[in-house]
Amino acid sequence: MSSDRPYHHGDLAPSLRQAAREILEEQGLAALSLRSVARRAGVSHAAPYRHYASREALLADVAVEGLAELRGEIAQAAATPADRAETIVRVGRAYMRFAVRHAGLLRLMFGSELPNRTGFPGLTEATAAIGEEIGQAIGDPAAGLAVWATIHGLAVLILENVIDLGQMQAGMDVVPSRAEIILRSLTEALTP
Amino acid sequence: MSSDRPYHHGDLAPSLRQAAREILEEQGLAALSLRSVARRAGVSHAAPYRHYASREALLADVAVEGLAELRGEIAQAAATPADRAETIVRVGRAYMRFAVRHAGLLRLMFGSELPNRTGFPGLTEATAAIGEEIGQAIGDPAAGLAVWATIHGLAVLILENVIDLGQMQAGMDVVPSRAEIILRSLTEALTP
DNA sequence: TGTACATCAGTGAACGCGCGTTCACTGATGTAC
DNA sequence: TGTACATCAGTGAACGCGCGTTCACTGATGTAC
Repeated sequence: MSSDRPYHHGDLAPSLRQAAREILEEQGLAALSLRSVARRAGVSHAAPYRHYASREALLADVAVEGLAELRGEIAQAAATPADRAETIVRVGRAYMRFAVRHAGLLRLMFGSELPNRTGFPGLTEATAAIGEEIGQAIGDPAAGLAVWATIHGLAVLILENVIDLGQMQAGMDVVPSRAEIILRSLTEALTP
Repeated sequence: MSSDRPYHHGDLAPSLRQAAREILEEQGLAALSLRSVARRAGVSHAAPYRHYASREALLADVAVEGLAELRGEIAQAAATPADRAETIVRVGRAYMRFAVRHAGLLRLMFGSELPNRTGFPGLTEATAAIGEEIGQAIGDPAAGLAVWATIHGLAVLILENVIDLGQMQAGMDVVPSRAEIILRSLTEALTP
């Protein structure tokens, strides 16, 4: 990070992932090239190849970290005791917050930038863990997928401006509460 | 199309959209550049600028056509009289079919390739029309968004290989029937 | 029916750019003796 | 403690590529008279 950085970085891989995260937040997924990541990390554009076999491998690793974070936030949202409907809303709210706060990262995690998902076992695992976490949170693995689909669909439709919840420009904190109304209409129906 | 094509194409704009569709189907969204579209349509790469102000405008128009098609298939799926639960399943099935058959196009329609959606009024309209069509199909505009979110979320999660319905490789016709199970679990809950 | 001419819809060269990846190299590190 | 040397983690030049957009141009079309 400092300008008098020694020849050897010491721990470049995490720095590359951090740089990738910053680019995602500031400039979006389209700007996330291997060269831009290297520039941001302050190394030559060939340096990442000492740590990742390809651009795709680096991006997959960033996605895995993001998925782990999302999973943690879902788990945290579901940790407080609550009835099933309330839990679904809390999980959904956490998901929306993550999506709005880390838009570029979410696109990387779930979009088509990584078409070869199965080529990265860690990515497949981290993704499956999200589904399991949601299923466990609502105490119903069977309904977990339906809930995930609803939450995820809502998140991406909002994220891509496909649907307008009316006050997105009023601040990102508003979005989850708006989305909550929709989730409530679902959970009320899902609860006997 | 023929090699002895005259200097003037005659009706280039629709040909460009058709070429874009072919590229989307055969090579995917990442290959959809303005130059590749022009090549495919058999004109120089500068020719499209006589019909579209930019690459983005061309892509937006292709997306609008896709959205209109999807809307038509939703309307058709909801045309046959059925109770509410069955209608939701039919609409969902139509959506999944469209997603699997036109994967690249769906990514263009709903993904981040067109970040400036509001800059294209036709795109905004065609997108809103999908939501209205679903709301009307199930006879409940309020629940329409929840249903759309579920269907759309399921479609994209399947499309990006995030979730594996188990037999995707067995043929695309299998996917809708598998997804149907999830939709049924939702609709059963949504129906009193 | 013929002709001048404005307009339209193409062409092809060029600009400047950033990309992923490879390569021979070099500076730094750490281990064996 | 000192030194030879293998190994590691960087560098910077280069390759070949495709991209979006602009520009002066040219061939074709159609309209006014």
